[in-house]
Amino acid sequence: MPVEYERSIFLEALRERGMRVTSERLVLLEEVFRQHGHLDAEQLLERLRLHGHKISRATVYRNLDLLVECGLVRKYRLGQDRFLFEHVHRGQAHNHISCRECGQVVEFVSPAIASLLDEICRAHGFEPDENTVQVLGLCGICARSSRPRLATAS
Amino acid sequence: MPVEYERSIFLEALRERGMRVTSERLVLLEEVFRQHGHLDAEQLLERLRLHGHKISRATVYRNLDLLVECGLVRKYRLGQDRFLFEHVHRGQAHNHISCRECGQVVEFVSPAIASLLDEICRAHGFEPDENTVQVLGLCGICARSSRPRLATAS
DNA sequence: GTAACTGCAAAGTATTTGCAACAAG
DNA sequence: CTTGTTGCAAATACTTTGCAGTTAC
Repeated sequence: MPVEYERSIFLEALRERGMRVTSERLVLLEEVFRQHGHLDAEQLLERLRLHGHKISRATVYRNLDLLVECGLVRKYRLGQDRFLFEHVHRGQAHNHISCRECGQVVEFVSPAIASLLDEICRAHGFEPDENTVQVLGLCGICARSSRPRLATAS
Repeated sequence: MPVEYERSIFLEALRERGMRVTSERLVLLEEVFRQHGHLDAEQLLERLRLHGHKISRATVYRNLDLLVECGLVRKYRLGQDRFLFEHVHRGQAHNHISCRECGQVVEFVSPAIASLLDEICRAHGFEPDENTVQVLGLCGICARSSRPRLATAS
């Protein structure tokens, strides 16, 4: 099993809270860590079922939130409509650029930005998470097909 | 009327599209520009009604999107649950830090970050909007009342 | 055994849409 | 008068919740 480390964290977190270790929880953990990238609840559900697991939508939602609680998963609202979930990658802070129009997401890393933001956040009394910058823009495709907006003054 | 400039842009945009100038549209424009800050559709509706205007929720939603289309308003998903709208302030790019927990939003400006991002975005084929950086974190209050997350390795 | 967990279906929430009445041009 | 617009209420889409049956411990 490829997620030993996270699994042990998870088990410990469950124990701490007096929560139970169920097969649904373990299987969801596995699936979330199976690959890199952002997934929504529905996609996760689909994949779980493809891999032959019986699990309900409600359980997926409930336990995704639990994984977020345990610090193993991050929950984003990058698309306009649904939440995206992504497992935490240790020591690999990264940020997101997402397209305002089509929702496509790409990741980037920038220590320079990170430290500038850190400073700014603290100045405002905020505590930034490690990977927390979301840039909105237009991807190449959408940029080409969209009209110009309000003139930015003279 | 304090929004002459935006009003004229709006009227022109409506004309261009063969759309009609209705009192609901004008009144919504006024309200959005009445003050700085982020408002959701519901708040806007409430304020419009407080100011004595009869307007339906559907019309507010429809015309907020229209104002976005016209480049007069920006639509964000800063909170987890609903969209926030903010009128465009000419020449004043700014970014948002929002609290993951309570949704509180503060703004900041950073030319240094802006230019770094510009570079990064272009490298990824994206065209960043002027004000597009959203940082997620915890505000002072929520940070204090929340438990520590996943240890960031040794 | 008992309290937590699951699955189901029903409820919620924010937003969108169909349609008939209304109004701008 | 003609076509866009409004208001209403119903529909959506995603997510959450109540509850009875199931299962971990």
